[in-house]
Amino acid sequence: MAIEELSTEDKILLAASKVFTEKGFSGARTRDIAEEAGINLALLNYYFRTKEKLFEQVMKVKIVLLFGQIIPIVTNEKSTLEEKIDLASVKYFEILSKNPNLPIFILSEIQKKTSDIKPILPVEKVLKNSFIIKQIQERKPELNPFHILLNFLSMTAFPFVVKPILQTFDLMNDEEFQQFVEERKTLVPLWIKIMLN
Amino acid sequence: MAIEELSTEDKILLAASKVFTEKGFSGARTRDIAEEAGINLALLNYYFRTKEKLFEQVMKVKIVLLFGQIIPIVTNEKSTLEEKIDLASVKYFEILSKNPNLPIFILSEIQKKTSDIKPILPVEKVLKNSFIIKQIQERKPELNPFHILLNFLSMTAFPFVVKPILQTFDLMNDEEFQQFVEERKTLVPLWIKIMLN
DNA sequence: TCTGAATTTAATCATTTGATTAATTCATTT
DNA sequence: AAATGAATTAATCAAATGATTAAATTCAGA
Repeated sequence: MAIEELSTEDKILLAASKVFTEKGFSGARTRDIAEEAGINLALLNYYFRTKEKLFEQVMKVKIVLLFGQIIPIVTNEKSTLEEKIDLASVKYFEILSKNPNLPIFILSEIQKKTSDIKPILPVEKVLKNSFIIKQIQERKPELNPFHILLNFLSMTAFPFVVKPILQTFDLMNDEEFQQFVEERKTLVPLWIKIMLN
Repeated sequence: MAIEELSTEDKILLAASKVFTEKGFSGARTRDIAEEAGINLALLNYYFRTKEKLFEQVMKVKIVLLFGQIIPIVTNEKSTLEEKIDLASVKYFEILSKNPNLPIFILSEIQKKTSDIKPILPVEKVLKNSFIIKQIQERKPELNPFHILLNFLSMTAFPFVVKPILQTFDLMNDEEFQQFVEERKTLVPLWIKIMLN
């Protein structure tokens, strides 16, 4: 495996990814990003024109990261509902463990309407056309299926959203948090399934 | 009921509350706040010295708003676990309905470490000394009680956190969202209770 | 009414920050 | 090696922004 030097463009994207995720759009300064990338500030504008355009590219990558692997699971017309729940849980916890502040970043920037996420957020695919919605409806016709979906998403993502609080108050160290998340990886599917009974 | 003109200080606090909640600390400009309050920019500094100090006061108010009424419920040593769940659910949904972007604001600012929330966040009271933790442990000794608490908080708060997404994509209008939340007001306690069996 | 303190305003400062410009270096082609 | 265009840099600009100053005004109490 050769040590590949990143292209300047990728160095900027990587640095922007880090700084934007940590500080949000308005808290991030282009100078921070340039410094983090180890390049001249003007280069950032040379490659991406504006802070806004750079941010949009980062946001696109983040959204693909968060939903890209989930969509094939929830739209699969072959697998059972139970299989979907188990698979999505494992996959989602895996993604979030590697990118703990992905949810708070995306949700917070959406609320602030920093950029128009409508064209890049695949909400239709997850919430409208997803086969999993049909399967939930079939299993539990009296319930709005979105309750179940929201419960799944919330119980999975929320631990990562409150992680900074837990750390600030020394309620869990990194190892304990990892263990806690590991437990939820099997617990959340169980809870979702009993909600479906 | 006399129409009380707000004091200048309160006008600033109210405006700051609005602008900070909408845009976050770094997205908010003191000029925005002054304009929103209908006062001169210098007055803001006259009363609160700095943007940081103003922000801290706002954050304090928000945290009291979010947890003030919950703490007496979860620390009550007289009520049963079921009563706590029902009461906390009603109260929490009520607070969040009136202040839908309270959770995302607080969580996002904590992640960004904008200010030191340690002295003002009553985490100990909710998570450590709360009687409800003891009651959950008693009921379900094999489970880390924090799982249950987190499930409750997440299933209650998350709908409000994703509300901007639902609105952006016209998945729910305000009325439908209100109805959806109304349903959860009774559903969440039910779900929590079956998790305790 | 008078007086001094509190409040409010307009104007301005100093710094930060996103962006640009012009010069220089580098790599590739001929 | 000369030419050409892409990549990179240092320097600087202009606007935005938090903060301050000093003067003007209002207000409460004597």
